[in-house]
Amino acid sequence: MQLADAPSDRRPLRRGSARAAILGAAARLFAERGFTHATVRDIAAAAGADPALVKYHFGSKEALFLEVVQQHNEWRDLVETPLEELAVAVVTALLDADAAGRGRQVFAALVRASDSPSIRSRLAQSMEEQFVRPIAARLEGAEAELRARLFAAQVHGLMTVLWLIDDQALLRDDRAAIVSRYAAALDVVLRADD
Amino acid sequence: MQLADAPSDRRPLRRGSARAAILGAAARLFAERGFTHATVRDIAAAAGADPALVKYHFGSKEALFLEVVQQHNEWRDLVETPLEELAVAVVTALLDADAAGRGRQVFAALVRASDSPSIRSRLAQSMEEQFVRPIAARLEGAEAELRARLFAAQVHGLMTVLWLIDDQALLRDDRAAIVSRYAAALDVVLRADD
DNA sequence: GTCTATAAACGGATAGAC
DNA sequence: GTCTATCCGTTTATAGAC
Repeated sequence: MQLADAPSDRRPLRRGSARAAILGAAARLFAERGFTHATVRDIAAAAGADPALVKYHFGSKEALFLEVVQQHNEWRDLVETPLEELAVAVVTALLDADAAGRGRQVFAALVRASDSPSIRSRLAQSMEEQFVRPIAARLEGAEAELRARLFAAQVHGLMTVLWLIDDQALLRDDRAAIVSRYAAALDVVLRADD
Repeated sequence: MQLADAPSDRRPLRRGSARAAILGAAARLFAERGFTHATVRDIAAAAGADPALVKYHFGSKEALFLEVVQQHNEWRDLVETPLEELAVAVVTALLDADAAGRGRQVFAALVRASDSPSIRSRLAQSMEEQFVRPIAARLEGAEAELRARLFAAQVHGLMTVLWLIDDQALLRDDRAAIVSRYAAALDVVLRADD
């Protein structure tokens, strides 16, 4: 039933290289299949290592997943865009990443695994670090942090529709229209209303 | 480790009542623990029935879950609110439901189980039926459907932050401020720009 | 048609040998 | 640092009783 990396050709790996191999295989399989359906056995097999090594190096499947997620913070630069262009830049990036898509799949896996308290906590932390804090720090006017949180909520909404639900109907629409309309909505919470 | 409904006191249930009992227990346990961690054994035990009956009556755990989800369409009335008040009504309802919370937990379970194509498909359908179609039908101006989709995306964003991530920081903020600011953003996509 | 009992297959975690 | 052997819990399928 599983074609990838036949378990027969398992070269034993140089000593000490198992950790990196497992981490790489985990990044690929978690992205492709999600947390639940990427089994420890499959990850180990794809890495040419033994399942028990996952526990040895990372402690648990969940800890391994958190390690993978931590290496996918791809929004840190983008939110440094000047506030006037931020909304358009973010929506454009969301639509572009939709085609490329590695961090996209990791995001989907992260949300879907947020049953676990530790994973949900990392999801919250990820939103906080990548959007809320950097944006709130630059906002002027009243309730800067609240507005940054609502901005992050709107971004998460578009991510959910594009990457989790995989809304084909929306993807068929005019990209420019999506960008201009959604960016306009984002700008409403960014703008101070003095 | 599990306290609920000790398996010892399993009165055999009247004939024909197992289906309803299982459905009720499933609604509760799926809401409380999510799709993955609500096991068929626990659901059956809570219903006073046998695990095999789940397969007999519903075909699979997944089909049972879809059945439960289908009975939670609680937004159909709300979206009939006049367009001028719609945004405020929806955000208010989101914040209120946060306290109450049964459909809230079902939503979280639905999103987290959207790995499965059939469950993801129901999530998309749910969004389509409860938001996109009824709203698009009433919108005036250009790109009515696209605007309805972007409205739904923003609503999903707030749902995600409130119900999935369980953002305590946002809940500590002033409710009125959240309502007015997020509703303003929602109104931007509802309004036609002629 | 409705339900019970049981077995098969798989996934994660762990102990301990090498 | 790596691997073997094994445990326990979950889902799914099946044979057959009522």
